[in-house]
Amino acid sequence: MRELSIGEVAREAGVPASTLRYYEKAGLLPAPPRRSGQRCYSEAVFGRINLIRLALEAGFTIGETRVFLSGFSEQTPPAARWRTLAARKLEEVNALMDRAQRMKSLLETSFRCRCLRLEDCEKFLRTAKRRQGPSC
Amino acid sequence: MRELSIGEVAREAGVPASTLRYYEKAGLLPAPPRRSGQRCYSEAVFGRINLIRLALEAGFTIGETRVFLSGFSEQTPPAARWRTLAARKLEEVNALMDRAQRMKSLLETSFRCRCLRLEDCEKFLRTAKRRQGPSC
DNA sequence: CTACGAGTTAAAGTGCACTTCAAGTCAAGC
DNA sequence: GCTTGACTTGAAGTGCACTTTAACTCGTAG
Repeated sequence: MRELSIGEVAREAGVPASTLRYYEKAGLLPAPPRRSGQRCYSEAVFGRINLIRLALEAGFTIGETRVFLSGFSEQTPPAARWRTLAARKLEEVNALMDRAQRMKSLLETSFRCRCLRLEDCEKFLRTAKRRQGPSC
Repeated sequence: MRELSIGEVAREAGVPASTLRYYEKAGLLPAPPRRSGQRCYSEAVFGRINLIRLALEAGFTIGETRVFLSGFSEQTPPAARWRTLAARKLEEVNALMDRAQRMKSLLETSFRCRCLRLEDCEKFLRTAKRRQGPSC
């Protein structure tokens, strides 16, 4: 299996080397073996990095992502913690999608609608908040 | 129309007074008239606050939200800027929803699936990234 | 008159996710 | 042997969205 320096991993993964070191200190990336002091990664690191990016981009914090990852890698003890977190996060993700959907409606409506007075669009907003379509 | 102190607005809107002052300095809330130095809001402020919260919760920055609001309140000059921003933001919101959807699948799958080795879930992930359902 | 609560300001502090910096180590090429 | 480039570390800096603090001003109640 190919051995990679931090610079190579950074280039191929599109993540700055400083970020990889940061993830390692934060406990998201396992510390790889060192060759004369320098990190020596295997290709398996890319899967881990994708997992981390996916979680972070979906709104997980660093700490949550750590638990998230440990939920996969350690079978026995933190599984309960992971499940709790996952359930909570699932709700948050749902809320996030709701908000994003409202924002999307708002943006799309704002292209279509003629109302230039804020007052009118507040009415729209109140409607949007009650989870209806546009009526602007 | 009712006149409200910052404390009353804060209580009713569920937003700290410090945040209202912050929004004012940031140009999101218009500076209300003062009565012996103190801010004297009309009820119209609640619509504005809802608009701001909606935008921020959907992932707009303060600066973007400022443009967003000006897109509604000023008819003529910043409309183009607003449209540009809205189009870009619409893409971002779509990306956000995609990511949230992937995360949601990931979370839901993690409840169902038996794979405790990270390797397997990386495979799932690669699948998820290519916008398919779970196969874990 | 004094005390009180609610407001005012500018400035400093907070938490997160990084990024940048300074000073040093190491292997390879000339 | 010396330089170069990529790496190492801990510590400090950055940007965002607030929050907290300190010192102050008001109007009202006792």
